[in-house]
Amino acid sequence: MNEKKEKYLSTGEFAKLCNVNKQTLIYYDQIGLLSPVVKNEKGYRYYSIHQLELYNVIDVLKDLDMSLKDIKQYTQNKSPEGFLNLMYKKKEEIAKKRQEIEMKERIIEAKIEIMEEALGTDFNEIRLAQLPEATLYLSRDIKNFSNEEFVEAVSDFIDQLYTSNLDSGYPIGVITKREQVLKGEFTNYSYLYIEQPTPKEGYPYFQAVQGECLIGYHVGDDKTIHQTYERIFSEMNRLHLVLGDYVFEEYIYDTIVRNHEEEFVTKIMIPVYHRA
Amino acid sequence: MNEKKEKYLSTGEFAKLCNVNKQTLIYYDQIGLLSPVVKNEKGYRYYSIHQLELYNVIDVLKDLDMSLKDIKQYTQNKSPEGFLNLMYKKKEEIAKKRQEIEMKERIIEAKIEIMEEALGTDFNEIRLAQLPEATLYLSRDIKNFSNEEFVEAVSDFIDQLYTSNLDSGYPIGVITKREQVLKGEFTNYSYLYIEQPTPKEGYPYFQAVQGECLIGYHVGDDKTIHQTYERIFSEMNRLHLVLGDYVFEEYIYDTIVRNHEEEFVTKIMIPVYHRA
DNA sequence: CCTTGACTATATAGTTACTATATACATTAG
DNA sequence: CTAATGTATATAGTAACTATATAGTCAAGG
Repeated sequence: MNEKKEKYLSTGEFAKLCNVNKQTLIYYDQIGLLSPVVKNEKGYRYYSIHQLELYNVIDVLKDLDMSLKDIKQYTQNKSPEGFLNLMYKKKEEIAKKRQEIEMKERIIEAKIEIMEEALGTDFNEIRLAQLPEATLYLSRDIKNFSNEEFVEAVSDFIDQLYTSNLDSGYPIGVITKREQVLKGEFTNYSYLYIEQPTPKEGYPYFQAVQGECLIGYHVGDDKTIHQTYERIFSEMNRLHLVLGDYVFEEYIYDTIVRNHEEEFVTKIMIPVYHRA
Repeated sequence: MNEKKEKYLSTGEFAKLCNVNKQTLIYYDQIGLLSPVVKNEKGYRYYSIHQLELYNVIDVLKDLDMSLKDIKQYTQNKSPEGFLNLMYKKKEEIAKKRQEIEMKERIIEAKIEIMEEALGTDFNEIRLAQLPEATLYLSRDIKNFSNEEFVEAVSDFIDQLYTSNLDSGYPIGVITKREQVLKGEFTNYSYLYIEQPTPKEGYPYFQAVQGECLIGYHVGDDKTIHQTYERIFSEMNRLHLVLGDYVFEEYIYDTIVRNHEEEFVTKIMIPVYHRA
């Protein structure tokens, strides 16, 4: 046991240990990224078990979008100091990457929530419900914006969500003020919003009042949404209810599940009060 | 405001909103994955702002290693039910992905810890230290293993770490029993181990006793490690100390920071007691 | 009205990091 | 000793961009 002659691993054995294709190791040898410690007279490659550590580091760096060329750059100038500096840099990058993944996980969960609700909903029905309290992150005031200005405002809002990590995966909704709604200007929105289940410090939020709310669904293009509003209004009358200060709209079915605007579904939420 | 003529986004505008190269959108149009809603007589592409949602979903799916071909498959058969099923599947995949990223983050942090310690260490010095309590995950008994068996045992151990998510980023160490050490069989190890800062339920662990410990560093090949052991033993004698039940070894500098075995550094930790 | 600069388009070639295939030689297990 | 498995090289193919070259389009300023 004392006089160990090193036992090396063949390309296949080492590949299994690395959880990687054998060809990939040959490729790494060719480009000089990770070469076996020994190559016998027949050209057979033999790796030392210690080389797994290097492979693992290469694998992590690769995941952090470092090109094999750049990784090779490091491996050819190995040093504890250089490695430590590299790790300092990569520690920040991977934390950012983790946050991005977490965000995408939240997006998937939000989509599931919305789709499950939608699939259990009859879009013809208008129902009275208790609106749960929600925290909304708002855009700047967009009332009376032209179509061009509107599109720009949406772009800005999305940029903000992206750069400030505020995208919760929930749909971007619009708020229309009572005044515009009464005038029949259903698409003259006042704000864009996105729900924030876990609000972040340092951002201006809008606390949507909880209370009774009439919910209806519009199937089709925004241009015909007045028809659905009229249906909701007549229901509101029938129930002796009056319109609150704001109206909320959210896309439920959009480009993700439908191809044509005529099949899109908008959820309309109208806070209401009982007529005195 | 009521009579909105839709305002569309040019390829460049939409690309900015998506945070993506313009050419990529053209490519997606070519392969029929995501085409603009309008293409004018001059061939100019115009996207609807709603199409961003679809782009975002494509982006998430792409991150989950779904090929553009498979994504296209879905987008051509859009439906709320199909989307929900896809999301259920992808929710699990992304959770796994997040765990992998978290693991890699831990690995980076562990490497930083080890390198920082190593860079502040004089490898010639032999020092007496208090060994902190640590939980170790052990391999099966590997005493008297031939070199071939040893390599296989290491491979098995690493496989276990991988499949059971036990890799903490800390180096894999070896434990040699007092009996073998006294016989001078310094490389006749009894166990492999890896430190687990946050042990998982359901795995057999070894609780390393905390206590006094003599720490020395061997620079060079394993084959010459007896020289370093002798230096440590003479220091042990000088301090009137006796050898504990086990000896621990860990690689500090390996293939990650050095090219040749003669430059590798092994940390040797020997629990000791005061001579009666 | 014309020009200039910023945009758009297509077509094609190049890039990265594999991945597959074909062919031939080597090793090992029964 | 043979069959199965493993190794090698060389070469071509692939996915998903990415860059380049060339040409047409549009909007603003002098």
